[in-house]
Amino acid sequence: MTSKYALDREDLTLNARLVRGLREAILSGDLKGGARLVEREMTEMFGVSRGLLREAIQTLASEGLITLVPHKGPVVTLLGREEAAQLYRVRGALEGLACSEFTQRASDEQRQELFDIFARLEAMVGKEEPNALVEAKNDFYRCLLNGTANEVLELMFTQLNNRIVQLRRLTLSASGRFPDTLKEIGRVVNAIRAGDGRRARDMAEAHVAAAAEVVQRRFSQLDLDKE
Amino acid sequence: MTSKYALDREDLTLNARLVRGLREAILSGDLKGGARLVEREMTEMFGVSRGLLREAIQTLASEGLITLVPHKGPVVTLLGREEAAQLYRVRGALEGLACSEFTQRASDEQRQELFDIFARLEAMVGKEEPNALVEAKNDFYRCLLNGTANEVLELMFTQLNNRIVQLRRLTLSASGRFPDTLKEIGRVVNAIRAGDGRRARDMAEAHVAAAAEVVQRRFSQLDLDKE
DNA sequence: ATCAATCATATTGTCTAACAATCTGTCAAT
DNA sequence: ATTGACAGATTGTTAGACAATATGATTGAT
Repeated sequence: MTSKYALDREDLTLNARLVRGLREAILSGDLKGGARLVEREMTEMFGVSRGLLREAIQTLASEGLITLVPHKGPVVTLLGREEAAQLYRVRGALEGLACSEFTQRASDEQRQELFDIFARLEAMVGKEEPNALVEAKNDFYRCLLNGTANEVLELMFTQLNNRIVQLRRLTLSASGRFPDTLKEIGRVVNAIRAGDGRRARDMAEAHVAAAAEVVQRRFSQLDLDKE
Repeated sequence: MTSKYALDREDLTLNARLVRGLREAILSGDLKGGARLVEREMTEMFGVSRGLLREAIQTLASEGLITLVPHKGPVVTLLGREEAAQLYRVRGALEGLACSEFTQRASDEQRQELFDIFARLEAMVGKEEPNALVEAKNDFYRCLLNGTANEVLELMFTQLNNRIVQLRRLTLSASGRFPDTLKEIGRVVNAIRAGDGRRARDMAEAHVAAAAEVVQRRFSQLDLDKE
């Protein structure tokens, strides 16, 4: 029996806040891919003890945001082209599932909210507001995942997406693709509107595959292959 | 250039071994779902310091095997029927992807190995050897994932499956279903043999859905719903 | 000048000890 | 039976220490 008035105990522990802070620092690009995370510097940066810091690092490592190199220290995970391709393929499967589940399970309100957010996205075509765009996209996915009523999926998709965020710098510069993106997402939304979960899923997978291709092309163009 | 004689540095840190040990203890059922993990007891059990233990617990918590309850301590995650259903739906998507990728990417040797393992499974029908059966199934999935050449998928699927392992007690008792299971997997294998990735995927999803249903029925029968 | 062995230093891996904050169960008072 | 206070246990967090390992500089030999 969870009361409506129950206090939020989640963030009470310093540990949880530290994990959030560190994750935020990575996702925001403040700590860039490849950066070494020296314990002494990090403890000063966050004002916590070494023990706590190490606990947080373990957590983010198992989320894939940090790579642990024994005796050398943790490093912000840097994505290579092959790893990026793999991430996108898994993402296709999860996003496809999300669309299919949303179609079956979402409430009318959630459905409506999704359509509204999509309209907001459509209104942005032509304008140059990368921040608003990123936010609207985030809203879209948040709404989509919410409507799946599947917390496991929500968690896994979020974690996967967090790892992909690092590539945003690559995709942003190719933002001329936005009209195409919109068309692809539009097909997903239409399928959801029609109640056709299977098609929504297929369209979502196609969309992710297209995005993955853009990333691969950027890798080639910039010759970003690592050792 | 990795030498054949390179020492295994993976397990060198006590930390890594502790994580493995603790995970093993949970997966094996030695630490059952719902069990409290009191720090003092655990440090004695594994012979490590409190700090290390807490790091390991953070790791397993973010894998979902352990649930952290602030100020009360960690608990071995106990699956309810709803969560089980969600896990299986995600698993369907991932297993489907794995089959599809295997069809496209696996080498001839990997393909052959998969067929051999399946033959081993077929030979087990009728016999009562739960241990050998579990092992053969594990081999099957290990081979399947290997052939996908997708480490991200491998990792996510493994983590997801680890969480599901806890339900094995429910599915084992319903082992009269083995012939059906075999038939379902057989359809997957046939599709792979025919090079039809799409069908392999569909069959895999059907198989997982069937397994999920069994679990749901067991939940109903045993009336295992939690608060 | 180049290469290899050596050594000093920084950093990680791990442990112990301590104390504050929080939970849990007990016992007394009403 | 309910409330409240109290004691013990457990978690949350910090600090300090030392061993093992990595890194970069120095030295020595060729």
